[in-house]
Amino acid sequence: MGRTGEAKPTINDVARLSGVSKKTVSRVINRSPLLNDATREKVEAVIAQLGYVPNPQARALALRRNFVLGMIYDNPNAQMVLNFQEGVLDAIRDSEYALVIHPVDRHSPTLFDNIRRFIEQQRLSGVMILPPLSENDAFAALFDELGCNYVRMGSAELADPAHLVQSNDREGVREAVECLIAEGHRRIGLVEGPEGFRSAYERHQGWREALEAQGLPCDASLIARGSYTFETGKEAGAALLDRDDPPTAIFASNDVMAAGVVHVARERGLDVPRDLSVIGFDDTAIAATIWPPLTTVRWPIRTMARSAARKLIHPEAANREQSRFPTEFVPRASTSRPAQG
Amino acid sequence: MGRTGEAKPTINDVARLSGVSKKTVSRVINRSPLLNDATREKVEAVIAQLGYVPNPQARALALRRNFVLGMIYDNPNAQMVLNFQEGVLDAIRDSEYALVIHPVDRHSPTLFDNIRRFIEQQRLSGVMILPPLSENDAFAALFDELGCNYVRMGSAELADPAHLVQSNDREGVREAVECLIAEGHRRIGLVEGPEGFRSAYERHQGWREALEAQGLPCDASLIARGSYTFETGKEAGAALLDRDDPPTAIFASNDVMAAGVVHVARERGLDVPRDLSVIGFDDTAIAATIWPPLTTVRWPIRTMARSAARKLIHPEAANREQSRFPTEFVPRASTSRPAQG
DNA sequence: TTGTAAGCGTTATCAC
DNA sequence: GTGATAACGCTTACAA
Repeated sequence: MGRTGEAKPTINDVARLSGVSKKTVSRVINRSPLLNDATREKVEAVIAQLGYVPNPQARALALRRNFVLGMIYDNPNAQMVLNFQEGVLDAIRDSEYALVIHPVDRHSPTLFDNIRRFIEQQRLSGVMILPPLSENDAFAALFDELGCNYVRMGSAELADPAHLVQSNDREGVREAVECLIAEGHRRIGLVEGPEGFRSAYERHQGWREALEAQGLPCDASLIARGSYTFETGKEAGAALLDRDDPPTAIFASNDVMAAGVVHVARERGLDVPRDLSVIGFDDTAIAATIWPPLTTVRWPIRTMARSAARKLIHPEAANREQSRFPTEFVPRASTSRPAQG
Repeated sequence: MGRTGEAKPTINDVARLSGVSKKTVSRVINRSPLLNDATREKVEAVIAQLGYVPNPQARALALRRNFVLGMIYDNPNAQMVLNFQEGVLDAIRDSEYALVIHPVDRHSPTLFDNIRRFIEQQRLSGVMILPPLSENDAFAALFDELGCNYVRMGSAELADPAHLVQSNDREGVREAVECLIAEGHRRIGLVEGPEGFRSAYERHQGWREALEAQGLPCDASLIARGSYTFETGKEAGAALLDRDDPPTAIFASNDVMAAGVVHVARERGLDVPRDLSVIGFDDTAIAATIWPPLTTVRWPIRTMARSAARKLIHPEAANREQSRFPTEFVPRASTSRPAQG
């Protein structure tokens, strides 16, 4: 059964050997309810004996529908992308769906054509798009135009629930910064993410809301911008620490930049958390890996991915599938009361 | 062209509008050489006007061949998996191929059936399998049985060149450990990878060969085992540092475990590299991210992935495609001469 | 409950 | 060079 070179058995082989029509075999495959139990068992026996597996290309052709989900992303954060992939795989495990991935360069001048070609060629059932690409409404319009179902992943409301999985980054950050304030910090810096990222904006707002609620300063001298990379985290951290009145705590908009801040603090002879408290965002592997272990806000990527995939697989129930996912504060060892408390 | 709800144009539409048969259109699509230039141009004009894209499912059905590459892995290292994915995408960009991914749990009792189902269902052109799964000959046998082309990725010779991309981990590690010896280290520890991983074995051997060539000790008291994770790196590092005569340098079989060693050294009040030199393997993002920046050995994953994909896309030229890929020593700041020279 | 005929969109065969 | 015709493996009418 199934040795090299042997042609794979088809529905016709099954039909012939079990003495029924191919339509009946088709009914067995598709679990049609109106089927004699005896017939079903007979056909199933032959299927097992032959090791028959329906050809998904033929199915796709007949059904005018391809059981393939696509994933489009351009993200510097490997762990986040992989977590998302695994969430999708959780959802399609033991189903006939497959996941095809499509990393792109968001700065490429041919990005739109590239994505259009991808969708048109593969005739996907649906596509999931990750931030920051997901924040661009033009892509949603493109998917609509191509008649391709989609789910956007975002850090805030981006679309109606059927086409969205969303985390509450703003609240998560607000809560984290409130913890710093509760510990006694008064000058709390922000290393914000790159311009044009909704996640960067939301996390900035979370920081701002926490400070403003307590009447604490949140002026420009407490803000430095990075681009979600380690190097820019270092640069932004350095800019904040070199100010005349440096912050006693810094919230960085992702873990990698927080690691950069920790790094540059150490270069300046500062001890984290004694001389500087640091909080990140994501709770990717790096958070537990660096020294000291990083206090952060967990982003429930895998869960979001699972729901995104399920929205595409069951479009009729997409609205009932969860769309909003709370973040979670993860206290570790990179924060403490300020030294001159 | 292509608005929602509109049926996609088919080869029949193109044939009708250009006044030729569908076979002629098919010839245009497939760049058949025996075609009148005038006819070709006429058909191409209609194709462009209609925005016609051939249906890959129908193609796959007619050709009995699916233009899809698969990737099977179970690896704790996110960056390595993602690098591999991007290498594959480099190779299939602007082609009709797509990449479907299939993460698995190598400890699952149903692993074999799972992979078999994946291959049989998707009817892949070929599949790439990553370590440690790639080191299991039984999978190669399974792919042969299923008539599915494959390429194994490994840290040593695993198969003939047509089915293999391979790095020279042993030499890379030997070179790195030789650098430690040249700096004056005499007791050099090894945090080795998990049992059953070929990469772990090869890196172990590289360490051993470097030491033995200089007549230095490489007994069991200098070896601790981890499982390529941060936590086990910490445990193994602690085991080595708690010995009566601890090593002045440690080679860890991957970057994540090296980060664990650095972590635990710091917990014991040791300065890296002053009191302990550390070298990792991989050169993933974490190497440049931790403090101090980690000296390591770069593993050319992306390049290997590119070649792996090309071997599957052009099986007839698979032997001419590169199969062996050298690692590269990447000196950073986690090594120095030993304190008590 | 089961079977027949037609069709999904493409390519291969073999005439012309 | 080009075009009928029959596959490819499956599903959806519609009948029986």
